Amino acid sequence: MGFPEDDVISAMDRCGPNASIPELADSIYAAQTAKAAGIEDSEALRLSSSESSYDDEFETEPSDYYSILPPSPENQNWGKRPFHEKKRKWDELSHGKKKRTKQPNSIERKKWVEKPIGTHKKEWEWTGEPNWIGSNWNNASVLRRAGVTEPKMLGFGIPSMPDIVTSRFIPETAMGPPYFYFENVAISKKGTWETFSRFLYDIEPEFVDSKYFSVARRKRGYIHNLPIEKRSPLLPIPPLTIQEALPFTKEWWPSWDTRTKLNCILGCTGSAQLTERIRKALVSCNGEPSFETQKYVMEQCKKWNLVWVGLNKVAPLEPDEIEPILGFPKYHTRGGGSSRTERLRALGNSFQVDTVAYHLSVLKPLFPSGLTVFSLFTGIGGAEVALYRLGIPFKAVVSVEISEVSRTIFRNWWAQTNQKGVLLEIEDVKQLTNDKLQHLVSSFGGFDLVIGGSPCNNLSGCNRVTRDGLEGKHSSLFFDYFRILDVIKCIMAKRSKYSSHN
DNA sequence: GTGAAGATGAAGGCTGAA
DNA sequence: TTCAGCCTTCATCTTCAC
Repeated sequence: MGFPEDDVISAMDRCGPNASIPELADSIYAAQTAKAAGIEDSEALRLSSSESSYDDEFETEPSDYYSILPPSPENQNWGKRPFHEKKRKWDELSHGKKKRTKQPNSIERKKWVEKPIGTHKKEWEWTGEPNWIGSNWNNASVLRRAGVTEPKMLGFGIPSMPDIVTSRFIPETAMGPPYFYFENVAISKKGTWETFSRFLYDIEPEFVDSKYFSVARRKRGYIHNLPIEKRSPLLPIPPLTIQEALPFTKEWWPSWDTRTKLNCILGCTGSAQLTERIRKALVSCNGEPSFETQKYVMEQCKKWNLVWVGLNKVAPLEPDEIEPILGFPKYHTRGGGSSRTERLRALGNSFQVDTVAYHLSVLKPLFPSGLTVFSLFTGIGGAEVALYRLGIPFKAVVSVEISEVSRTIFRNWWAQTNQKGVLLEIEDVKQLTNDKLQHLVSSFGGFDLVIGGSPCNNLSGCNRVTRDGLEGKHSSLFFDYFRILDVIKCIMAKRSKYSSHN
């Protein structure tokens, strides 16, 4: 995360051996902020590591001050005070004033629960208040109380229902420049998204299932400070059912396979041995398969996203078929020495372009002459493809991606599409020290958009071995996303202040 | 030695009934 | 409101073929 070793050791001393990475990061951040504000380390140490000292100051606040939903076993985390508030306290101390985000009172929270979700915007429109519509915090019982029979991950709106949420509150500290956009898996270890939100300036996440944008499900959360009004989808609207997206399967699709959507496209695929087992099981039935056989085949087909390519013959999707489903041009990942396995892995880790483009579409009228983009964890360039398909030109892209395969794919796309802007490639986020970031901001004149989805390896439900949450080896890189974004914001704010004085 | 294929559950959310 | 059963999931590790 780029913290000096001494600061880390001090934080470990303060927080104890069992402290989580977020706790340590907060403690380091608080100490650094205090130091910058000229406050004695001893006081910083006391306030950053002592929950009681914080509570004393806000003792008049209700215990569920930060709760969005009513107290329940499902939302207990929201009764806890965010780490980010501790960090903010040091901002307040250094500036001599408090900055508090207005939170809904008990009557407003009750109103949220009682109003039907997804009926009409005016019925549950909030003026500057958090709104967790479509989030994975919406447990089934809360939704049923609210009159929702089928939980949906609609975010702040989808092309067919654009007015689900028409306004939302963005804390002053979160406002740009630059705009930023963060993405990760929606369903992960408990508390993960609370941490994401806490670090990313307490912005309300937007949870969207890409099944509304494509044939495949893809439940993802997004935190950004972009406007949410007047979004527009990419055209043409991609096919939304399996048989529209993969018409060659129609001929062989059995009536008892009722799927119309694909499940999430992952980084690995079903094996040839599995499809052969399925074929033999079906052939042995001599006609209509038994209920048990149907059940077995359906389980495997759903698990591995298998489609019908012949009589009794199922097969996994090939990279060339996945690319358009995810919104990439066909053969986007082909060539450049990448194997089928590498292509599948790269695609499984990428954005769903149509979904992201819908959110980014608001940038087009704001930046008619083009964008300067800081792209973290670029992968195969999902964000850049989305912006390109929206018709937004690039002034420059600083791309950070550790995978050589992904870098090659992205570089080839950049050349193939005759991009006129500057492309600067950086391999590792760890290389981005404060000095380096200062240099980049100066060189490019600041950035309009900081975008990226940090690795989800340790968050994904697919991971059976190292599902360690945000403390995992890969997923802890989220803190680098935050670090880099925060440094860029600070540098740009200073530049803006300096230029306005002159 | 290298890369591809195959085998490996559990966590968290959803659903429906009591 | 609770709970049991069901469904889904940006992966990792070992084995095997070359």
